[in-house]
Amino acid sequence: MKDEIALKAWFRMLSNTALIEQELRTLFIQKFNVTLPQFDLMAALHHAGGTEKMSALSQRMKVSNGNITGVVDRLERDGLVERQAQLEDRRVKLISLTSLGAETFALMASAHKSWISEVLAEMSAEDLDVLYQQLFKMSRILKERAK
Amino acid sequence: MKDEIALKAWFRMLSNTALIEQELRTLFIQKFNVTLPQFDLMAALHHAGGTEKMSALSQRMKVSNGNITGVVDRLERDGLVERQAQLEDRRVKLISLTSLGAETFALMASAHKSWISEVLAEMSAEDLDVLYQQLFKMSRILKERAK
DNA sequence: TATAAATGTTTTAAGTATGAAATATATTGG
DNA sequence: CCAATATATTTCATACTTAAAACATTTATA
Repeated sequence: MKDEIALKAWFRMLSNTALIEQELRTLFIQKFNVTLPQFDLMAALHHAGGTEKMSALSQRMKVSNGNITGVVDRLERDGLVERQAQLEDRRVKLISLTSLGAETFALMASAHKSWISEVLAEMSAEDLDVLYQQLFKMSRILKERAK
Repeated sequence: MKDEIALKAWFRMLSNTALIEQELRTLFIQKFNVTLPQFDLMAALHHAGGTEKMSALSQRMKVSNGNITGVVDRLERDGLVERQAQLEDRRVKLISLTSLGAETFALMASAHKSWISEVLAEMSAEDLDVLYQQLFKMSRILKERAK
């Protein structure tokens, strides 16, 4: 019945996601010495147009604000991002990619994209499209619930 | 093109999974005071028929052996599982659910199932089935790569 | 304008995760 | 038998994660 298939689909989604994340993690560490959360944060900065406040990163990435502090600390230590004070509001820290960070992110994003498409190459374009449609429906439902 | 849709499907899958995990985590903590990894470990024990070695849990759950030690430590502290020595091989620790652990797991598994089906109730049985089929195809590909 | 409330960030405590080193025990080839 | 090797678990260092508390600063209001 429907409950069973929902549960099975959830378990599949969960384990597929974990497997892909696992492989991506080792790829990123080995090739770039950057962790997955660090990459995610750089991606969030990139999508924001280069600069974001800590709190905006926290919301965009849907992780706690305390978490952002630590990830930014390590990225800053490694010279990939920098914190700047905001003059108008001295509580705010503006985070941006350094030039090294931007370069590194570009390489990683491209490696990420080709790795994913290589992995999913065995699925047909139709299958991927069908999959995407269903995942999109699911995300609409989840977003609706979150309100 | 195909690369784009693969990447989009991956991002959707990732964010849907994260959202559901997030909600499940708070549900489990609030109702049972058990974390998601702790529930996963209890589920692994349940599926193993009640008892497993540490190393078998590590493989089944695809996490590091060091990790299992810590999760078992906390479950043991809370009286949900127990460690027993194996007489034939004194290196081995056999982990099993206590009666409290088995009871708790049963309640959690049922709450888990009804929560998931409630969340996905808005998708039709056909959509769920289509989704499951595609996720299953993907998991075959991933399993094949892992060899 | 004090001060209370709100906002932005960091810190803290507890738990999770990895990979590598350490420890304990078992197995095996010389 | 016994030294090398393999296996099972734990410990360690580092990083990530949350929620809640602490801190700093700004905004709103009595």
